[in-house]
Amino acid sequence: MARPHIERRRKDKQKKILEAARRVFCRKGFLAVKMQDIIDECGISRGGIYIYYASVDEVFLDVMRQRNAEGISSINKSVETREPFWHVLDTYIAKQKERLVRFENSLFRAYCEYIFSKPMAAVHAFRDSQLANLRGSVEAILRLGESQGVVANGDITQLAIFFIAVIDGLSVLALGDALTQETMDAQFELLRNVIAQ
Amino acid sequence: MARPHIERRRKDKQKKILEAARRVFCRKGFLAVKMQDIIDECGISRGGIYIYYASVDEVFLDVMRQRNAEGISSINKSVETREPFWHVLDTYIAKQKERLVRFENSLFRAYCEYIFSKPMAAVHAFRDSQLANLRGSVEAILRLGESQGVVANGDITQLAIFFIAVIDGLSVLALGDALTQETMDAQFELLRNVIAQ
DNA sequence: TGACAAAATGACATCCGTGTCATATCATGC
DNA sequence: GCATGATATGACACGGATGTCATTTTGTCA
Repeated sequence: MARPHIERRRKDKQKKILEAARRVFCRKGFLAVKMQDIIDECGISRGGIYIYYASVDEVFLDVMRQRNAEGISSINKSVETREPFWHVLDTYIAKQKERLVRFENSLFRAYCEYIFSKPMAAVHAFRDSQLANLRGSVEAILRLGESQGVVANGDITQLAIFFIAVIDGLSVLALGDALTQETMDAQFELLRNVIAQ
Repeated sequence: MARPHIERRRKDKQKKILEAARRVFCRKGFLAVKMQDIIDECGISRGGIYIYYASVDEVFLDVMRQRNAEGISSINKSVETREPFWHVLDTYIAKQKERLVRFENSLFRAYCEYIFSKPMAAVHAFRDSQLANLRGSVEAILRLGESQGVVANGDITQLAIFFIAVIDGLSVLALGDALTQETMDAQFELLRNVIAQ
């Protein structure tokens, strides 16, 4: 027996919970978030949330799934319009810089906490799919540059991984305040050189 | 009243605890380690350990302090003997590669879990001192290369930070098995190029 | 050997977050 | 408006880790 309105009601409520949870994860990272925090944020009852999610982990994974979908599509859009490579790249880099600055207040922090707090085997699939998506996007940008003749022909996949590694590494460094604005600029300049060479 | 033998006895016991704890942190990372694990490993009693350390955090910081001292001195040694730059660098890189491979079984994993599990402000000083030490060593290696004319003159400090960022980034990536041996080799080759350019 | 302080023990009270469940409320179809 | 199933509620029992403390053991000096 199909009951479409019931299905819908459920989805709507789930979305509400997800939005609230996302705010919480942005604010507190992953580890510090207890079920109660999410409950408080979305104004459901303790027992009620378990109808939708069995654990904080489940909520988190759903949040990440959603975010991932969003992020990828935004990158792909500018690649499709075939804007000048350096413009696309610099936009992307600017976005990354901004993320590094407000590190505390973003999902990336939660992501790091998550992957470092679980046994490797457990985060394996999750981690891989996140990375595959991200790498795809970065590769797309680089291939755009290649086609415009401003990125050296070479192993674009390796270059994409290198790119991601540098940004992840800087993210880790950004945890201290080791990274001043000037340092960050210098670092991205070095990264730019690797690509342009 | 000076009681040197008591002081000594205390230090000895502390060292025993530290060694046991280090094994535990290597095996289980940071987050999964409970006081009881350390207690079990070093065969002291629940109440007894609190005479020496007030919390897991305190034990961990002491372990890291010790490890840091060791690591630095080993790097500095090969710099002091002024071996050929590429030899020193490749030795260092080989060591890093090895660490990435046995990621699960090393203090680095614990370190990441630690800095990602505490509020930024709390790990700030710790993080900075670790980084300053590491950067000092890497800079020393790079200056060796500079003096031997195989590293481009330029901002060695920035280059050192970049170097560290790449390795940290690869460490993060290594959490999945995104990094095959070939990938890792290619990545370090790219890094080598940045330095040699 | 006895006396005294330092060190060690492990049972215990406590805290904190979790997931459940009996009960109540709500929405829909009849 | 009533019956029925889906949702919601919050008190509660449970588990796991923590740090304490009364008591015991150990080691040192006179």
